[in-house]
Amino acid sequence: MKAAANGSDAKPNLTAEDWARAALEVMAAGGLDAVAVEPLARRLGVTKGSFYWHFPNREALLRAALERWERRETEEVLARVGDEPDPYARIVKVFKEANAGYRSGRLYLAIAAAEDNPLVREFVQRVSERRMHYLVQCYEALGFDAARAQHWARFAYATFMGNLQIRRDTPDLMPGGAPFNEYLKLMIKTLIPRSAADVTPAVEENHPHVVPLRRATDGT
Amino acid sequence: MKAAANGSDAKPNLTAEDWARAALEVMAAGGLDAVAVEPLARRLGVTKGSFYWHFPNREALLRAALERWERRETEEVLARVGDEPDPYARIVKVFKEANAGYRSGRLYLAIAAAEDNPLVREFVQRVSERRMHYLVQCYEALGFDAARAQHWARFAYATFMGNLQIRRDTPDLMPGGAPFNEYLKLMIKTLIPRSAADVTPAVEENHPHVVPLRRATDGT
DNA sequence: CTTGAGCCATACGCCCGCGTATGGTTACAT
DNA sequence: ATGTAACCATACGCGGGCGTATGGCTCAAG
Repeated sequence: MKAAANGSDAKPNLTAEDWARAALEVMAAGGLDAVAVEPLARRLGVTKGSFYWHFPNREALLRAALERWERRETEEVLARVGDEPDPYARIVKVFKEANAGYRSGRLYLAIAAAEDNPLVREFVQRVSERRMHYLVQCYEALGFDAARAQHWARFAYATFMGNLQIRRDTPDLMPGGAPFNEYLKLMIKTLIPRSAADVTPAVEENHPHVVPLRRATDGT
Repeated sequence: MKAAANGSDAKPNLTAEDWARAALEVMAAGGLDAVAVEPLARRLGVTKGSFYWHFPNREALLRAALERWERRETEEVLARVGDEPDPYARIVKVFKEANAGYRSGRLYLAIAAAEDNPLVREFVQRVSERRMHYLVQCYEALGFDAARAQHWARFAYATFMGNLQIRRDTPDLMPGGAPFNEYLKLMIKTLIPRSAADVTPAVEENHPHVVPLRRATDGT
């Protein structure tokens, strides 16, 4: 009665990478606090004795897991849309990919929820700033000056993050299939102006926005 | 050595409301797991003996705190923009208010992060769906049909939620002062078309979006 | 003055996760 | 065969949060 005692097939020999991967899995499901040594050991079909051979303590595991996360996060994004020459198509691509893959988004939300942990905060900031910086470059490539590119990039990134949140918290509010494609098309059309000239002059005017012009409060 | 033993001035008599309020405070700071009986008691300058007089167990406290949250959340929003007749100005108002008050947003993120708890999930869904429904009504009042109002409302709500997340995770990416007002103006102008006629026909055309039209990949 | 209810402190047992100490098993080298 | 290193199990103490039992204090009603 030694091997294959647990539900998972219980590899004969574990590596630090296995622990880090498992840590990310439970983190996506139950948050940072779910990364506990003993439950993880049970999940992997071993005991703590194994863990404390590969890692000095729990924080080391967190660090390894976050490093793995950061690495996969950045290299995946760049690998998926890095070779796209057209900036417009680049944003479209990253937006679609981001809204399609739900697992990585869930993981981000779970990790970012533990912003009180300084270690987590450090990693989350790096990942977020890298993503934003990429988007800013895309918008600058579309012809926007630095300030407006910042605004549009932040706008698009916020929308993406909010969609993640909606999907997680109220999945019935996020449609699937054809309606979702309409929704995606609307966001793309709105968030990615074809050229900077389409929106740049209008922002400068500073006209009052609160002119009531339709007042159709009671539908129909 | 009886009263005023703690940092906070330690009211002579506590009420269940006091516990619920304190629970929400620590929840905003440290998440759901931070709502622990004994630390809360220390924070309030009493011991567990007090708590288990007002509540049967920890879950009852969570329920009370979430009910308080839901109540304040809905009545505050409605009180701030309920009397605005113009739907356009209504969305602008709720958007500005939402982006201004950071505390309530932080609290939402903290609560929603514990979506595994079924009790929390129930409350979060109600609050979120109520907000979305309000926005949908606003967009319908602008002249949108049901489907498009859904899309625009979800779009705006997602953007708002994402801004919250950005503020919490990477505050240096969220500007303050004049740049923030520009950013806000951009979002408002983009997310709230003056009338449905401004955008409705264009969405229907189904033209290919990926026409490269500027290809200014190398800035300058 | 006594009584009882409201409110809280103290003390206990329980569970569970962290970290350590130590011993056991496998595989490979010499 | 024997030593050695990799890998893991077992057992322990500790901390800390949950829930309970019980007793003490206060204040108003009678």
